[in-house]
Amino acid sequence: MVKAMVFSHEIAPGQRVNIDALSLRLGVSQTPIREALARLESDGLIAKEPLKGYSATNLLTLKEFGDLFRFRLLIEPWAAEQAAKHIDAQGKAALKEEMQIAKEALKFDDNSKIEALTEHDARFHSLISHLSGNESLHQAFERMHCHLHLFRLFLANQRNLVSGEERPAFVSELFEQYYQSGSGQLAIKQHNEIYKAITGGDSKAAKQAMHDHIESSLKRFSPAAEAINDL
Amino acid sequence: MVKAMVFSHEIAPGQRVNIDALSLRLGVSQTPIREALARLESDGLIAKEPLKGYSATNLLTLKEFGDLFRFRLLIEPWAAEQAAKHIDAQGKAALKEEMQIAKEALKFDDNSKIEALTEHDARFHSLISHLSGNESLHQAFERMHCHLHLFRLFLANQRNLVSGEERPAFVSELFEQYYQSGSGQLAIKQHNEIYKAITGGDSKAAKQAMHDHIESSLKRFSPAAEAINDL
DNA sequence: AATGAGAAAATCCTATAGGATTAAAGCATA
DNA sequence: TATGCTTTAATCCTATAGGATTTTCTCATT
Repeated sequence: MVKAMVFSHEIAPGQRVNIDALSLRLGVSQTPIREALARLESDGLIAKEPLKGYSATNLLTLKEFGDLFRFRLLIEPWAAEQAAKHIDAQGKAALKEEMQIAKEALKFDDNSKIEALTEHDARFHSLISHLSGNESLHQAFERMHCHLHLFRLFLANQRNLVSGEERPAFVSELFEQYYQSGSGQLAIKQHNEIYKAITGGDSKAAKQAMHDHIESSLKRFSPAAEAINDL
Repeated sequence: MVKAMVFSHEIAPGQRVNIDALSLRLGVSQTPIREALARLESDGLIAKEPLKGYSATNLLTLKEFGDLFRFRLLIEPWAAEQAAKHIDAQGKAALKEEMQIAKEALKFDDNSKIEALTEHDARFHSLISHLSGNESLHQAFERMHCHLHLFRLFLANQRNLVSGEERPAFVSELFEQYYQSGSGQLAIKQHNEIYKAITGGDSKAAKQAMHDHIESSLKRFSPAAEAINDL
C-alpha cells in the first residue's frame, strides 16, 4: 500500500527494484516489502522474474494504450447509464462535491492544476463506475485505470523536470497541446455534461456524454502515447 | 501460485487461514506463504484483516453473482465479435482443439464429465477473450472469472460429498436440474455455435451467440446462486 | 585488442527466532 | 447461574542470518 506511492515514479518504468535498498530506505524489514511487491505484481504494476528480482513494468505500449481506451468505451458509457438510472441523494452529493473540487482546481497555477485535475479525473471516473452499482465493473475499472493513471503521472512528471535537463523535445510540444490549450477546462466541461445527465436521471444522455468524453480524451492523449512509444 | 490450488476448496469459504499451519503442511517457510497470500488478496480471493489474519472470501452473494453476469454480457459478446473479425489460422486451431477436448469430455462418466466441462468452459471463454486481441479486456476477464469458477467448483465439490453426509437438500435438487438434464450438452452446443461463427468470420453472429449463451448460463445458475445465498 | 574462464560481489530466496497483539479459557464474584 | 476480569495460549508481524543463484569484474590467453 505504501509502496504504491513509492512506485508512483520514484522508480522509473522498467527499472529494477532492489528489495534490500527499499527496506533500508523505508526503515522496515524485507518481509513487508515482499508482500507489497507481490500485491503490486498481481496488479500488473511490477513484474517478477524468478531468481532475478522485481522490476517496474514499462509504460503502456501504443497497442495497450489503444486497448485500454477501447475497453473504457465498452464499460464506462454503460456505467454512466446505470448510474443515471440508480442515482440517489447520496450519490448526487458525492458527484457534486467532486465537481466542486474540480472547479476549485482550475484556479490553481499550472503545476498544481495539472496534478489536481489528474487526481480529480481518476476519482470522477472511479466514482461513476462505483455508482453504476455493478461491483464487477467497478473492480475491473480500478485495476485497469491505474495503468492509465500511471501514464498520465509520467507525463506530468516529465513536465516538472527543469528545462535544463535533457528533456525530449516531444514532451515540450505535448504540453502545449494539452495543458496550454485549455484542455483542462474542456475535460471539466465534459465532466459537467456527464454530471448533469446522471443527476438528472437522463441515462441515455449520460451514456452518450461519457462515450464522447472518452473518445475526446483518446484524441488528446494519442500523440503522447505515440511519442512515448517511440521513446 | 501453488496456493491457488490449495485454495480451490481445501479451505472452505469464509474460513480463516493459518499461516503457520500452511507452512508446515506445504513444507515451506512462512515468507513464500505470505507472498502468495498477498497476491491472492489482490485477486480478491482472500481477505486480510490487519492484526487478525487472512481468511478466504465468502462465495459470491446473489447481487455479486448478478453483477458478474451483467458484466460478462457487457464484455464477452464484444470479445466474440472482435475475435471473429481478427481470427487467424493459429486462433482457429486453438479453438478447434478446445472444442475437440469438450467433445471427448462428454463421454466421461458423471463426476469426471462435470469437472472436465467446467475446466473446458473456463478455457473456452478465456481463449475468446484472448482472441479479441484486447489485452485490457482479457485481463479484466481473467480476474473476474476466477470468482465464478470458484462458485462452480464449489457446486461440483458439494456433489462429490457422499450422500450420507449432511448435504443440504437444495444441492440434490440442483444436480438434477443441471447435470442430469443434459445441460452439459447444451452448453457445448452453444459453444459450438460461437465456435462456428468466429471461425467463419461472422462477427455479428458470434456476438449474438455469445450473448445468448451467457444469458442461458445465467438462467441455469440462478437457482443455485439463490440457494447458496440462503446458505 | 578481443574473447573466454574464473572468482568475487551483489542480490534474491528461505528459514528461524523473538516481540506484540488478539482471542480464548479459567476462575472468582455477585 | 451468569457476568466480568485475569491469565494463558495462539497467531500474526517483523527482524536477522545463512545458502543459492545470478551478475559483474578481473585476469589470462589467443
